[in-house]
Amino acid sequence: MARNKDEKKRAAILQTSKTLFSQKGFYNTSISDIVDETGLPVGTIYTYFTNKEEIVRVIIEEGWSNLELRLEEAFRNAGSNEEKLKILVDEFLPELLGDLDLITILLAEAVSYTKIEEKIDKLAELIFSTIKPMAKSSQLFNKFSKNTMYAALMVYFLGIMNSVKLAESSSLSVSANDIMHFIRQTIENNMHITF
Amino acid sequence: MARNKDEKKRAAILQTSKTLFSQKGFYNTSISDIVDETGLPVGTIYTYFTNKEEIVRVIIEEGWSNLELRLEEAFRNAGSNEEKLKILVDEFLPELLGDLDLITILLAEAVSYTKIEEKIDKLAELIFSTIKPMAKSSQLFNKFSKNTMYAALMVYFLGIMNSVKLAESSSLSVSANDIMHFIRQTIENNMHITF
Amino acid sequence: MARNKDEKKRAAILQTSKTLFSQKGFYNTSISDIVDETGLPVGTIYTYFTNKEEIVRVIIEEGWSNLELRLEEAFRNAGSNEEKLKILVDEFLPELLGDLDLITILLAEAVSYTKIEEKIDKLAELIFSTIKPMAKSSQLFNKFSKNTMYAALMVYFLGIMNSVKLAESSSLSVSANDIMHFIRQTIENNMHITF
Amino acid sequence: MARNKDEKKRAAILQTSKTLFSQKGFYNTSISDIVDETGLPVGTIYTYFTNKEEIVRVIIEEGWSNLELRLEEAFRNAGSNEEKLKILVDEFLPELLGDLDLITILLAEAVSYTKIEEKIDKLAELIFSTIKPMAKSSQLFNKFSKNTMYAALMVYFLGIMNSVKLAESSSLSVSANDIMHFIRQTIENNMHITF
DNA sequence: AATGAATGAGTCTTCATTCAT
DNA sequence: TATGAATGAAGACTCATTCAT
Repeated sequence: MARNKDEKKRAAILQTSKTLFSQKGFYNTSISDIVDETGLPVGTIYTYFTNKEEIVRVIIEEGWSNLELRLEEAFRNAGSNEEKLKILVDEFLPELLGDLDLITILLAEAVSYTKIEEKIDKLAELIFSTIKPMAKSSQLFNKFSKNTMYAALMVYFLGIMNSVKLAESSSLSVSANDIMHFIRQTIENNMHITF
Repeated sequence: MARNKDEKKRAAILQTSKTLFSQKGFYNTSISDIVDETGLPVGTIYTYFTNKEEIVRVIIEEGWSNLELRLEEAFRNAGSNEEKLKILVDEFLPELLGDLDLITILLAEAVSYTKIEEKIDKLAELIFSTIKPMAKSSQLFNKFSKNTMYAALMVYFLGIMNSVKLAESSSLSVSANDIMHFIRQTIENNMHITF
Repeated sequence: MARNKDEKKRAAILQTSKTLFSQKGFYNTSISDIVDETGLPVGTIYTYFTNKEEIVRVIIEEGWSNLELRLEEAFRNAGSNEEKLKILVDEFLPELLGDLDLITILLAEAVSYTKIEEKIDKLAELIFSTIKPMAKSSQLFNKFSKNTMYAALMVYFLGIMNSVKLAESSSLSVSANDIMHFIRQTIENNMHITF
Repeated sequence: MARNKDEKKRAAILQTSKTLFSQKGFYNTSISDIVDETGLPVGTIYTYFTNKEEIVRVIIEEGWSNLELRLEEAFRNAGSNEEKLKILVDEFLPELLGDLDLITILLAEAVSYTKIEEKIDKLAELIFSTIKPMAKSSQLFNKFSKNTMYAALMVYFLGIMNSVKLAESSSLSVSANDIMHFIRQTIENNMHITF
């Protein structure tokens, strides 16, 4: 009961902060803004989080591990690697790209407040182990060393996030759909998979 | 009569700020920091720049237009489109990637303080017009619509910048070399160009 | 739970600021001065007032409305218009003139920070409605149009305040007493009232 | 020749400053504003005036002594005291009230930067010596002591200036004409003079 | 002599965090 | 336990005046 109420407050702080951090940036969002938006007293913010940094950290960590969990769950249920790749593109990516606030915060603050390299390494490893067996049939990827593969994954992953964010926040002539389309075609062409 | 504005001071402010903004971020760099690092008095900072924002803006604008000028110059001297593409990869990219401070600031602040979409659109247009004629011989690119091409360019461009930055600032197992290698191979495979 | 805003602190800030603004002027009084004089920390000033301007504004508004309230209260208890006029001269004016700091701030800052014309209009209306019935017996006032009456009230009101202020702050050979004497005699002569 | 040019610059500085001080106030007008408005270099301002304060001081002193000179000149040419009084009301006052910028600066800054009491004392003396002989025929004034007379002059003088200024700068329902009308009627009634 | 860049003490204000109640 | 007033170091920026050129 009390627990339930607590969870709601914690969630409210996180949700509000996430929106604000994404919209105004971490430094332009004051604890006071969070207080105003949530309607909670300042003191309460500090009973749930030790400081402002911890709020971003938790937003990033929970947001990321949530994505990761879903991906792992989906992968577990997938039969073939082809299926995994499809899930990656058709479920994981759309879900990630649907959470623009998370992407914005990830790109802007993850380096400062979390060990982003560990997250990316882990994700890259997961994808790599999925793609590798399929790469033999790829004109492109079977030439790639592991390091090059990792580089490729990073470029695609960070490039997609950054592009989608920019596409949404500015008047660029490119949309998230165009980006997804490009990714699907790239995979189709290189991995002989049809979406 | 009376002193003239000192180009050296202006340059020192820009150079110092660029390093500091890149290392500590825009918000964590105070005018005081710039004062300490340059050795100039506060007032002098403000005779060269109207405020802190203008400093970032100039760093980005001048950094970018410098890059752009060199690219245009190189393109002008290039004979074929193949040559242009090589220049893009062998000169423009290394130069961009060599200026990690600029990349960091570009990724972190360009959206807030400059019209980044205009810059990217212009660059994309330039590259697009170079690649398009070559795309016919590409298995991949000749299937792409213009929008997909743009999306691809954005993903690669932002992805490269972000990856190199992350590679340098964290303990990632991927290096700038790996990234460049991936790019060259991707072009080789898709454009039938040999580096 | 948690402390409540302390009325004493608010009053101390107002009182100190009033004295300082009056003595040194609004622009020559720094928040630092107020801090030094009250002994309160800067931050505390800003928990009670949003900025320096608000402090003057409140000094003026509260000072004026205090005066107004007392006048209205006194008028309510007055039987005749003659009595009202006496109260105006014997209670309201001395009270106003006794608060030289308020007068000084009123004259210097009220135009910039408050709607002084509304205050004066309201006061003029109040006095006008008191004087009008008595004006018939006045050689002077019964010739006056309403606009001229208003002009007269303004000239006397502002003239009195300005004169008293100047009399006190400089080595003028005129005192507040002389000014009050002049006012009483003027009313006696024109309204056939004896003080 | 050179002298002529110098005079123009000096006058330009004074004229521009007068307008700015009146519009924005002394503290809200920066030397930089004066530089921008006159188009003169900062250094030049300081070859004509030793500092900002001297500019106000000169504006007030010259403005005032100009008024005084004209009044004395007019008085010298006047035959009777009645004529002098008419000149005071029909020439001096309109001229003073026509220079609202001067009035504004006079009211706001004269106490701080000049010996306003000397100016007023001198003017009062001049008017007093004119009015005194006429006062015998006045119901009102022949009862007044010298001090009361002085008080009256101050109240009227400061009251007129302050009222006109307020009338012009705010949405008060009183105009400069109403004020002049009141003054003329007051004199007519008390001094038996017809305008 | 004319100029305008140089100067830095001083301005107002903010804000994450604490802790008295 | 919940609260929100209290805090003060630190922030960005200003501006009258000087003085090197």
